[in-house]
Amino acid sequence: MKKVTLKDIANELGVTVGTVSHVLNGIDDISEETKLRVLDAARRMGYISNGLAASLRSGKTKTVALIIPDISNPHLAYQTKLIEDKMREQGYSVIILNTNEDERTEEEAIRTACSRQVDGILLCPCQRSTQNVEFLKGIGLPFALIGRYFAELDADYICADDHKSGYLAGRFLAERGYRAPVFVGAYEYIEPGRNRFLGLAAAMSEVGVELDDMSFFPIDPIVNACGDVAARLEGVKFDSVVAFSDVIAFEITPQLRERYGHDLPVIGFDAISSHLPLPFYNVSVGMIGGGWAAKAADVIIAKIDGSRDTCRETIDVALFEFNK
Amino acid sequence: MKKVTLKDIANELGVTVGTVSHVLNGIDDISEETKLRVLDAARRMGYISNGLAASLRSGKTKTVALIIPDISNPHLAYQTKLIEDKMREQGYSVIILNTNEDERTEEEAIRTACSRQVDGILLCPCQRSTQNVEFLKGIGLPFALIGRYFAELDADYICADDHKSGYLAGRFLAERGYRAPVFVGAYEYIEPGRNRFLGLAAAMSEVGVELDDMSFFPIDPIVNACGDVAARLEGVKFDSVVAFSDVIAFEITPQLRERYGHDLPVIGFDAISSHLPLPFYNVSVGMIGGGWAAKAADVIIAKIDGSRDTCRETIDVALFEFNK
DNA sequence: ATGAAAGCGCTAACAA
DNA sequence: TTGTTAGCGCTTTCAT
Repeated sequence: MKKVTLKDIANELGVTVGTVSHVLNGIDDISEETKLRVLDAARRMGYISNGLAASLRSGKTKTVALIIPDISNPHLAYQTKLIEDKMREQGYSVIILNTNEDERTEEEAIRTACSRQVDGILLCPCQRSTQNVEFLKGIGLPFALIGRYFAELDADYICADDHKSGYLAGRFLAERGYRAPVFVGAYEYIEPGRNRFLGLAAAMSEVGVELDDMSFFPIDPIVNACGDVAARLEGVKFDSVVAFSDVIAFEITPQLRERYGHDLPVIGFDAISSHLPLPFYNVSVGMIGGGWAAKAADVIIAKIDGSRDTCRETIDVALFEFNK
Repeated sequence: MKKVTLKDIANELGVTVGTVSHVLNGIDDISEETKLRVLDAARRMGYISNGLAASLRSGKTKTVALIIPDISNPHLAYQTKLIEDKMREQGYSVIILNTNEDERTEEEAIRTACSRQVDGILLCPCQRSTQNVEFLKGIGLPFALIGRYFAELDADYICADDHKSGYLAGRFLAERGYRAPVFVGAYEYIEPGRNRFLGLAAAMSEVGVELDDMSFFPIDPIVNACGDVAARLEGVKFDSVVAFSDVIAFEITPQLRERYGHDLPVIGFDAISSHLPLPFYNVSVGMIGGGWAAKAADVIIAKIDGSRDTCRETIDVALFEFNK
């Protein structure tokens, strides 16, 4: 099927492309009669606008890039769903790019996004260094960090209250008499991991227990890549486990149970069960009200059209006991 | 930061844009010296190509649209992950569009994809009618259906072997003495639901049980939208449940257990636990080897570059008992 | 209310 | 090996 262009419609009707363009874009300076003829011809001929040409000329693509570690993580998949729905309603498309927690891949993703002239970028950074975010800042494109932020960097973000998250997990355990939690997950350079651990430590401190680095077990945060954590924990003294995420908590629970019994408490984060009902008891600390997705979508659009220039926002969290 | 164009580089070096273009695109007809100078200048000046302009001129965007019901479904999120990884490796970007199982939204998504001049479309159709797929066929853009196909329509697809899936679930139950499974899920017009039910019926038939429509309970397949299925099942005679998907199985299991006891077998599909380890016993029939993602990526690329023109492929399935 | 024309940044065909 | 030129299909400015 041959592609129909503005010119084809213009020729068909004996008007100019400018006229057709105005009608199709709702610029109201064309007579009612011509307008109707154009609209009719466009429908009849099956016209679909060439967004590429429009974008090249206008300088806006109505597209944003969503750069995240791994869309197969249910937490990110859910946030992505909410973002895409909201962006689409506003006429935006979203390009999704996985980084697999790899800095090099992340840089490639940023370059790809820029090359495709996206109007803005939403980035959940892998955080091995600040380099990529600094590169992004230098470009001058609207962007915001989501889910993870750099304390040492001047950049917009929308994140969970991670310190409080860890604190809530810690208090939950402390109230039930546990005194030796071990934190399993992510690397120390990943902010949510660090802050959740610090929050956990703060809660334990309130009951007279001081946690040190021995209670922090770094592991790869990628889905389904934990390995035999239970074995690595052999020899360590602990009476409860706090995992970096629900995904990790779910994955290591069977190992832990086999080695340390069924009653060992395991707490996760993200509250996956709140949007993806799962039929087993689990406790998790997650954001209330759908998380950072809605805010992130609003903010990036606002930054694109210039109605907002800065955003440092933290989403509140709560502890959930599912299927109690 | 001002945007650097080919022309800027050309002016800087006293060559023409054509020369610069050739160097940057690796067309090897430029002297080593000029090449080096161009490459150096590009790096120095922070050049990032304008893909829009390149695409407008060349007619290729190196972009595909992935149109699916709901990215927050872990099964689709995982398939999406595999597809995006593979496409990215080949230089393609993927635009993700949720349809929410809505035909109108799906049509919009197809139009959006076309307007953005994607090179190809991967579509998991909502199937309320064949209309959108026929529209897509008419456009002449390379596309393939994923996960769901239309028996009555001539269109490429890569899908699970759904009939066998249902059959395996049925045989699993039959072998354990169950004789009255009820199938919960999706609407009759959604192909995998229909075929899984037919497979289930085939298996039951082998042990002398004939299933009729009374054993098919249609419900909304969207994540977290089941409602009180257990209550709706009240009065129906059944000894086991086969759900349209793991997501549905997981969601309704607590309701069912509360009403019908902990021992009621519930079987799902997609084998989510195989890529997202979950710490509870569940049985599910899913595709082996990562599912249709890899094939879908290969096929759409092959169709785009003309090295393949048709594909009717079914991915084999197996039954999994997780955390037995 | 409509036309005419420039040009967004690039690729590709052809000249030199 | 490099330069020249003509668009890709649209938006936008300026005339009419």
